[in-house]
Amino acid sequence: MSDARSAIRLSPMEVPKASDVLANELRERILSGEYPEGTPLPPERELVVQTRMSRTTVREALRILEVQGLIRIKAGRAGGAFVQKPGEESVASSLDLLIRGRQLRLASVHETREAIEPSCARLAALHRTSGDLRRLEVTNEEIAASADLDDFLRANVDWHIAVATAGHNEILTGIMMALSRAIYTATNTEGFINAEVRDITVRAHRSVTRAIKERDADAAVRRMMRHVHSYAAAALEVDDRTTVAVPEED
Amino acid sequence: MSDARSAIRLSPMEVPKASDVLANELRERILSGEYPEGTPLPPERELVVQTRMSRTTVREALRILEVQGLIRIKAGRAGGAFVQKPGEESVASSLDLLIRGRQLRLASVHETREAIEPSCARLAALHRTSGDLRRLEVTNEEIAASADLDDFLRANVDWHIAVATAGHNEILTGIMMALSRAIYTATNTEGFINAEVRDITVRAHRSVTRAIKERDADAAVRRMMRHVHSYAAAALEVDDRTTVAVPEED
DNA sequence: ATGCTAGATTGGGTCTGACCTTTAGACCAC
DNA sequence: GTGGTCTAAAGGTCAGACCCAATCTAGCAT
Repeated sequence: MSDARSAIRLSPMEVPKASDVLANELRERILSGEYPEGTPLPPERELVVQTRMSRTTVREALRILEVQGLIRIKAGRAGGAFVQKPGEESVASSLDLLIRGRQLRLASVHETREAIEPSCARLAALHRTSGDLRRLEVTNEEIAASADLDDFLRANVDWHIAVATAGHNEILTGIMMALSRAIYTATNTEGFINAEVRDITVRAHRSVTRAIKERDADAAVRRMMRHVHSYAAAALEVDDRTTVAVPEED
Repeated sequence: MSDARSAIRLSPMEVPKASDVLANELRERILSGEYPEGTPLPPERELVVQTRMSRTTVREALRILEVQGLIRIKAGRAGGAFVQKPGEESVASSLDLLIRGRQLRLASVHETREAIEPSCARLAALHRTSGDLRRLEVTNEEIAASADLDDFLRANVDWHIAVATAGHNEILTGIMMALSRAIYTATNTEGFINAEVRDITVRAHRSVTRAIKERDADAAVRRMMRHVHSYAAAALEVDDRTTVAVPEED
């Protein structure tokens, strides 16, 4: 009420939980690179005496780090918590949760993919090794040889991930893995894959692969863009036929 | 031993942990949309009697879901676990862990950004609302008015995130948030921001904003691409001066 | 020597039951 | 109204026990 009272202002304060404190401490140490990959953390009971926290608390902290992909926990003698650098999968799985949890429009996924894959192709053309190239060719053969829908989709995903991998950019690779997984599950039920689609796909992949082989970045971008775009258009069309159209707000 | 015995064959089996079982069950239910956002889960002690697991186990399961961003846990009376759809932040933080944990080259971050931002600009031009537009203009004014380096960087990040938001694609927005955060911390120490850089930035943002305003997707892409590319080049040049060059393998 | 099996050991996983802390709400006193 | 005080609900922490899994090792059989 009085002026003197309202002069003092405080922002809401956080009182961290004990397990969070421990988790944060360990996380910072791990991220700082202080412990190389594979370093074993002390056993839980040892952490208990060091931190003077209860085992429950210690275990919660470890669980947090495990879910974040910073440690891997093995049971049994010579088991324990081992430092682990987070990999692409953790990004992939969190994107997966976002997509599934928000029930995002398939269109968002395709939009993102159209944004990313051409760049992956570009980087692949620039940085690919001969091993990368062979992997591209092998996976594309698998697509051509695929028997049923599921084989086709899986091999298709593999090829696209191979492109991302060949670009040697972990971030883009992680994102692509997540998107592929989402598209895989989304496209699986729809029956829009027939022999013709498969042939078109294989041909498109071949032409992209050729550009990557010849280190022709611009062509790789162009061809990949066209391929992804037409795939997205086809998938969305099928989707429109199956689901009710939702009007966009503006 | 006998032939009859060897006829029965089993493959290696996985024995999941109890807490994972519970976590998976709850996760599937949440993701299926069965519980709308904000729905309270039963209290821990109630889950104990329902599942016949111990409270420890129940709590571990809840902790997992909390870290994955699927529930939010409040203490105190009327507290408990509330269903929450995972947001952009969870993607952002996992990307953050990837970047920091792997000590990724700044170049990867910039590559990714160059892949994504032009597309964000394109989508923004297509889908922006008038509110989005105002936010773009406001944040850009803040950049122009920024006093010190930190102000500048924060406002800069805000503008770029505003572009992503205007595209109305949650996936791209999440990724951009993570990248921005990484670039923010990376560029912070370097002293490469001066009045000239700031002016160039503001002008570039203005021209992108104009394209978005006029719903000119192609121009938005082009201008954003140029802007991001030159920013990346400048940042990398500064980075080269400060850090030792690491030879690329091929 | 070789090879295998039966402990012994180490370490995570689960359970129990208790107590502490935080928060919302109600009621009361000034 | 403002501020205490109490109570109930719920999560947070603790201590201790026991269970289960993985590994190592010593000893036995061939």
